[in-house]
Amino acid sequence: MLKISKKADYALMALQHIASVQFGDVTPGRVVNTKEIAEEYNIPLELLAKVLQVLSKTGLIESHNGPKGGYLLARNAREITIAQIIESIEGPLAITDCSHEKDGEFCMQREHCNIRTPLLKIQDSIYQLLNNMTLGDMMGGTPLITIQSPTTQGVGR
Amino acid sequence: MLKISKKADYALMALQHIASVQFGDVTPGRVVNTKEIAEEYNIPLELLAKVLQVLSKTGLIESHNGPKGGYLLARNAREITIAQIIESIEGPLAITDCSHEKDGEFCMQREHCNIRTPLLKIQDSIYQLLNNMTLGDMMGGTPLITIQSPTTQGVGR
DNA sequence: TTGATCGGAGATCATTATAGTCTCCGATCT
DNA sequence: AGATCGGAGACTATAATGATCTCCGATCAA
Repeated sequence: MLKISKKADYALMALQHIASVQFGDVTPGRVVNTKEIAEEYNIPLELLAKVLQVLSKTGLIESHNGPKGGYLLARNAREITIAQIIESIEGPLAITDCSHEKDGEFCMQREHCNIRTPLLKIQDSIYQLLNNMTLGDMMGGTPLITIQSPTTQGVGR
Repeated sequence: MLKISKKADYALMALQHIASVQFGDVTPGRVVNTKEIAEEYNIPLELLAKVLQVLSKTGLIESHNGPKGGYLLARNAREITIAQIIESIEGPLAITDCSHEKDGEFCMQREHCNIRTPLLKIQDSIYQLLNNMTLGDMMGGTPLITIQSPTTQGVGR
């Protein structure tokens, strides 16, 4: 149902956290390690580790080894788009299988397929949507995140 | 990876086919049976049958029993949106698990979740996208999707 | 009125994708 | 030297999906 994977969710949480630590926090510039994030958001440590490793390989964050090691954003939060984050984890955005067909693969419906073109256009629109929103947008600037005031109804709205 | 299920794909193909038969075809007004669609697009007959049954229950198409039976669009192709079709098959659009949380379910990250709000906005944008395109748009060679103006700030519109 | 043709519905199986775990390694700081 | 970090691979479990099978009731036409 057009769902984003948990891994991608975790990636978004982690990057948001790293970004918020790196700027406007108590100790700006500090590196963030996996354990800290995992505990803060109740994410399985080893799974989160995998996710961060991928983000590092993709070049969204920088890793630092050894004690006091951890991760840093590789570039400004406004230059990291949601599309980049999701695609780092899940691979190229593809709402349908035939989106990025390689030679050899073949869709049984391809011959008389009547929906390929419109679907590709939808996909492109979704991509633009995700690529126009940045990690920066997700954070402080706009009132995207409603800080939990004590009076706020429910747990996390 | 934000993928649409095969069932939803089949639903789109089938509806497009039914619509194209119902209008501007050789025999307008004719009902279309499952077998015809399955053969035309190489879709497993019984799976397609399931899909069409769901579409019928959802009210997107009308079914007619017996010999010479089959399906008809329940309303004009311009009044059937892609969102309606996909949601008929896959249930409510939810890019993340906590989108439509019922009481009892609970997300481990919910307490300190920092991405819920922006994700819900993205989801809403995608929904609007899918709900603004109709089956009618998918047919004619007409311009399918009005690309969102680049000036619209990522989230929200 | 009977039988072939259609959709309706349920259970079932296979396959794949996802989520999560375990173990070992190498780097680095103190 | 040793504790703390990330890097990497194999591995398991579970859920979602795709697909199949079987039986039923409705309906039309011969």
